[in-house]
Amino acid sequence: MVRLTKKIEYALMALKYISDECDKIVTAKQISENLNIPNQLLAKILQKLKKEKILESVQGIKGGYKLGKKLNEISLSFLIETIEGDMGIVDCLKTDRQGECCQTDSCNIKDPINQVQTEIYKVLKNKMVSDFV
Amino acid sequence: MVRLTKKIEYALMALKYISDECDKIVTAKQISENLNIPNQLLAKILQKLKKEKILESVQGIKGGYKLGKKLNEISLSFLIETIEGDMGIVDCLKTDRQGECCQTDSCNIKDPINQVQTEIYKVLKNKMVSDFV
DNA sequence: TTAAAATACGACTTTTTAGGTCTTATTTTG
DNA sequence: CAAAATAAGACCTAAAAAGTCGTATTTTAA
Ligand code: SF4
Ligand code: SF4
Repeated sequence: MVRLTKKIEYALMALKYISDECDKIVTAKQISENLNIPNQLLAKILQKLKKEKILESVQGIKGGYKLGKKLNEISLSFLIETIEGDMGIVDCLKTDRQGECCQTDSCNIKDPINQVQTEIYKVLKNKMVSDFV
Repeated sequence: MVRLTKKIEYALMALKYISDECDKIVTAKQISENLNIPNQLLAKILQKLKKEKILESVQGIKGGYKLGKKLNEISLSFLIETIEGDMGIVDCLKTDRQGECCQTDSCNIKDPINQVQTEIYKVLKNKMVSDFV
């Protein structure tokens, strides 16, 4: 299943929304209502984006989020890693589950699989969030 | 989650195995034991490959499988579609679930998402099973 | 002609992940 | 101090991936 998760889509939609409000500070609620995204879920996504400085946040009643980086500096691969953790199209290429594959010994396709991953990542690395705006 | 499923990996491993046995007929059991793949699961994967003529099968006690196509004629994208059905990196791009996305109306990233899909597919379409051997 | 060993098929169960919710704390403004 | 926002983590639910079971059918050879 080569798919983008909803979280990634929500992040992209939100970043585009925030970008459109150029420098005004926007709340999670405002975004979730306008884009029809579950509020709490979006909130947690935005928090992750903040941790990686993709967004800056202001707490308190007048608070909200604004961009912390330029959209053309955020690659899709970085966004995915920010939200989902280290990538890896198969078990043996995920840092957090090396050795979990029962086929490691009998596996006869490790190297070419690695190549596929490299090529897919190249696409994701060259695709910037600014391409979504 | 940009990942290959186990089924896809099993299919690739099996195809490589069969290819190595050049024209000898091999049984599902033989493959599953040599590659350490769950037998019944592999059996069903091989059946799907047969339906798309990637493999040819012989029933009965002396039966088994052999290649039905040359490995350099089978793209990774075709293999994925054979096993998992029509691809689509997001709901609105999957033929079997158009209209299931609650954000279709508010969505502001449809076109660029489509582009990402095109680029990923290009990779999968140009990658042939022969590249795994 | 029948037992054995293979493919063929569909229903089912289990495990894992994605998607979403709830609760509580903290921060900041008016 | 109340209201409205972010922050954080536990929790629940639904869907998908991974694997199993049961049974039918096909073919060979004793
Ligand atoms: S089957 Fe091979 S390629 Fe796939 S995860 Fe296991 S070792 Fe890696
Ligand atoms: S959010 Fe937009 S891109 Fe994603 S599935 Fe819905 S309509 Fe398609």
